[in-house]
Amino acid sequence: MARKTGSHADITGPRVRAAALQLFARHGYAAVSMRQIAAEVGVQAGALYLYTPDKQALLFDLMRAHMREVLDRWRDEPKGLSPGERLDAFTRYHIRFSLDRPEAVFVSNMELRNLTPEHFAQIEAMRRSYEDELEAILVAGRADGTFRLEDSKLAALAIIAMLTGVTGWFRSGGRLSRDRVEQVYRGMVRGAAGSA
Amino acid sequence: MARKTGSHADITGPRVRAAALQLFARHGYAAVSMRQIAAEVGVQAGALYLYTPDKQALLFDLMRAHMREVLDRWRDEPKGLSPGERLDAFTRYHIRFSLDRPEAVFVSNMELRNLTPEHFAQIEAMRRSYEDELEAILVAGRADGTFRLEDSKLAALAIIAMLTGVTGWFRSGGRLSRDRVEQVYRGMVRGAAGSA
DNA sequence: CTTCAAACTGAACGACTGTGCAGTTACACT
DNA sequence: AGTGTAACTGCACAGTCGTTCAGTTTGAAG
Repeated sequence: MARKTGSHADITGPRVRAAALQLFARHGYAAVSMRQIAAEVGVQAGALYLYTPDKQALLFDLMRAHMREVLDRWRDEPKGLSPGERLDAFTRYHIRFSLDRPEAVFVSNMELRNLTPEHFAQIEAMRRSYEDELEAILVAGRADGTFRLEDSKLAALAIIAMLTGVTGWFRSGGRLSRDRVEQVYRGMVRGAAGSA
Repeated sequence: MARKTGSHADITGPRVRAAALQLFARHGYAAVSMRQIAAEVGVQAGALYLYTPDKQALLFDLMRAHMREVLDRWRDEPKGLSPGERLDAFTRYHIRFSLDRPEAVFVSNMELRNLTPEHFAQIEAMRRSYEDELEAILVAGRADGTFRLEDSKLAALAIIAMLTGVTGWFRSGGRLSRDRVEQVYRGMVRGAAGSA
């Protein structure tokens, strides 16, 4: 049961990553066995090692891919010119991105402690550089008087924590639409930044 | 090696809970074995079962005790009369409480998915009642014009997420003192609530 | 000194863990 | 039809898991 049409389309590799992501998100990295992942893909456990050197690499690849996408897509985002507009764009971007990939966000936030020290350092660096993106907006806005805040590093961390929390309770089809959630958070983030 | 002075002071039970809390916080519930906990206490694995029926109950007891303390101590807290003062009190309380018990906060936030459905429902109910405490403040403040916010339920969740994030980065002896952190967050929380 | 129960050990249980590997299957290409 | 090779199975290994329990140690009470 190998090889699909058109040369050798790698279809199982992505399926392994998708299954691992879903299971890690639902039960946690440590609580998921390679055999469970394999069963989800419809394959025996040994076959997973054609696509990953080990379980740890599976987690790391998932998290690295997610963080890369977070950073890359933010760079591609059209940005407003004023700090206020840029903050709004950040809010909207973070919420949309998080709601589009709830499992990846969840895993990336929860499984940091299950990375080896080397892997942790790499993910942590990407995470920090994302925080720096927001902090730069806050610093610019404080400089030109748009924001009134006491500590821009703290504010960046607080705002990201607030935004990431959305994935914890949002249910599509629930009381609030995505647009409404974005709108409400835009107001709260502006408020937290001391924007007029 | 049993029995200390003064009748039969139960000293090992608390030590088991303390060790479990620390290890669960550091490595995660699923990644910690009963043998590791036992080693930390200085006892063989089997002896743990004198103090807990099983591993799951150990986690649940830890989380229930934490949530009970969160709720009880908040009820004992002297509260201001105005919604603004009450919001400030909540901010200060949540940060102080979290920084005093970082491991318990961490475990209570991270290990929800490792609870059995019955245990999860109980913890979730306590968590919701804590959120309701904050929401009541926000509703009152919106009614009397102190706060300007679009959705008080969302605001409660957002503010709690923001405050709980503190435990993720705060290091005592770091750049900021506790008092300073409380002060900065007071301003951001007020801002997020749309307070003048 | 004897009695008794609580505290604890040490070994065992069946099940499960991540990982390796010899052998099998199935398809693309000649 | 034959060949090569990527994909995959099925079993094995050496550990570890949570949990149980018969037996030992302990220290206080009588």
